[in-house]
Amino acid sequence: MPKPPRRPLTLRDVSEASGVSEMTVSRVLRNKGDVSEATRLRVQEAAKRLGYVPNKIAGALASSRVNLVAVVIPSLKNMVFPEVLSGISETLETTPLQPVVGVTDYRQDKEEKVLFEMLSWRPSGVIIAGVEHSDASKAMLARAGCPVVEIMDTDGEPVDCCVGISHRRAGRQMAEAILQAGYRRIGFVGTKMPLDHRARKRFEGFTRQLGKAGLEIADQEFYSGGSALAKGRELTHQMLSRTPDLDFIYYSNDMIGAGGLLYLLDRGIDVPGQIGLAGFNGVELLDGLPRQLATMDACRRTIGERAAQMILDRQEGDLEPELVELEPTVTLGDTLTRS
Amino acid sequence: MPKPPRRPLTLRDVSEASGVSEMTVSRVLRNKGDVSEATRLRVQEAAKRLGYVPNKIAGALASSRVNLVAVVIPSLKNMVFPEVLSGISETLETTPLQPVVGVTDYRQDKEEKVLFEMLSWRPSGVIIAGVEHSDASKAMLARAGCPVVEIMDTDGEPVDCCVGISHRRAGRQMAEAILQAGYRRIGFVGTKMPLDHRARKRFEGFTRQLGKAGLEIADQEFYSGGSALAKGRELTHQMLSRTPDLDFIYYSNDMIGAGGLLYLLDRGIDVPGQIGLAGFNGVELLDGLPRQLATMDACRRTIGERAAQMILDRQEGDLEPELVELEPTVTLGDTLTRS
DNA sequence: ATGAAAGCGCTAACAT
DNA sequence: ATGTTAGCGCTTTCAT
Repeated sequence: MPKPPRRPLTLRDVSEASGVSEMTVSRVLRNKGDVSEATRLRVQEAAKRLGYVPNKIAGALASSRVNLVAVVIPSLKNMVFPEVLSGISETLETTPLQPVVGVTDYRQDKEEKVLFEMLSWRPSGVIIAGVEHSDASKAMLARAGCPVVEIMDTDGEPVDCCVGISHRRAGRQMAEAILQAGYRRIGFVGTKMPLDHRARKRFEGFTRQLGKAGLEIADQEFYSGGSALAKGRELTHQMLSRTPDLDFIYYSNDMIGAGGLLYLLDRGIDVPGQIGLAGFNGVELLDGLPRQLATMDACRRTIGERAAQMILDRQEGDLEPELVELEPTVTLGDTLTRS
Repeated sequence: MPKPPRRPLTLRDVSEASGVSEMTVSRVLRNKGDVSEATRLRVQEAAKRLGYVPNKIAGALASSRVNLVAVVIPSLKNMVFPEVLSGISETLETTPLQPVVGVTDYRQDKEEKVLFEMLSWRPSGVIIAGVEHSDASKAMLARAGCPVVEIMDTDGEPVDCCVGISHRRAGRQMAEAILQAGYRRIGFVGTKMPLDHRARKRFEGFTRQLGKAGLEIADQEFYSGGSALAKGRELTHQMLSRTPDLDFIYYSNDMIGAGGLLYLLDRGIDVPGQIGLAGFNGVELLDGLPRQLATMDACRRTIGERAAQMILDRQEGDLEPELVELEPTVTLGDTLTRS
């Protein structure tokens, strides 16, 4: 076995090894332009034998085409985002485009940094979670020179394209469903607001809708950090100790909702008879709980797919900005029906 | 507001706007070399005003330095990998290096493609899950021309560096703990093998250790796809219908284990008195279940941190390959003690 | 402290 | 069908 050279191989090496000009080698390796079957084979053989890996840096610079799509999301630990990512990856799978992920930890300063970093690779498109960004970020997006799709949330003013759901409306809808089922003493358990605009909007929509029915949130509690399941237990316990006559708790996500559910069942409390519950997200992960938690699907997969498609559609022509508001489906499950 | 030009800005634009040579502008923007305070300010002002974003493609080509670390993992949906990623990101946070993630879906053909794709960006390092790879992938890794760290698993022959745990030993250890607690009729519920080498190795270590005690797996079941929680319920039900005298079930991960636990509790079965349970991974997510599931921490975060550090250490000198086997900690929890 | 020239490895555009 | 030439936007190196 020949000792591999320390220097990475270049087109030139393949060219010399195959006795074919660099240009033709390049054509073969990209399946571009007419190349005779004979030379094609010789080149492919040489490239394979040497273990040549093309240098995309050089290719991208020369062609000013970078087949990367920057995907900027707040977190990977949240379940929600990996699912969006799946939708994106799958849609891009059969295309030359490739997603590259950057994580912001729900922090605008980090979003700025990540965005700057990614834009400096001159991607073919940007998919970014949320419609709230710092002025600097908005300016960068506006000048990105490539299609931009803001995802997850439609309550705001996108720079270019947008696909998501209205979280305000989602909050309202859930409030309606709860009221219609006859619950009246309603508590809310959520994540600390400043971090998560979408959770905040759901809360706002929720309280506003209750307000229209002349009701107020009977109790509320906000958490941050820790295992969501454990937090759900803990906060549910706290809330019921403080406000024992609650007949419903709305959680800002399914995981804490599940924690609450497990707590109530442990205590032998009748769900949904004595207390009803609902979460948000419709995470498949939780199928298999003792009761199916009422929730609302955030259309994560679809959002990913649509966003990727918007980027693809805009690779050639200069299409108009596209704004898509998806319809989240409500699942009443076993925790929001007093039948 | 001036209409932004379609063409992305170049150093030259900043140079002209500031009346400073391209070279000096470059120096300012990279904090490299001596520049007088006066020019530095003028340049920074101009760059900011224009909204200049440097072109890393060109920079990387010119300097043949690409500050990317390729991270190749099987999946993002598995919890486990996002945690490894956190460890990596955090360690690289304060350095010029940046992780870029590629996902293989546990498929070797896809791993090859992803690896080729990533290597064609000439990254400063590669972190890749597992030690089992196709010959082609191994060849690519060997010739990558940058440090390579194989992670998660130490049972095999790494190309360069390696940090992880021995899943065979993990399986053995869990078997020992179970035997020591006095369980004898032991069932196994796992993921379908060919996909996941680490799960397979745990299973092998587990059965081998039982064998040493003269025992065989009393029943076993493998699943693929679907909600792990629901599968855990379902398979536990099936297994106990078929083999009612089981006194222990070992699950290949915590999520199906949790499903099993919820099922048994629903049925009013005494855990761990009548049946003991254990999973694998030590996912924090599950703190808050009615019982704490016995499990083993796979050191995910540490693995990420160490791997990133190995890459960092190898940026300058040519260090020796480093092989690190971590010690997973066993948590007996509430489901593996017949006190 | 600043500038000028050369070239990173590839591809677009034009020969032939 | 194949080869030649001139850059892509930056950094390296060497001058000044």
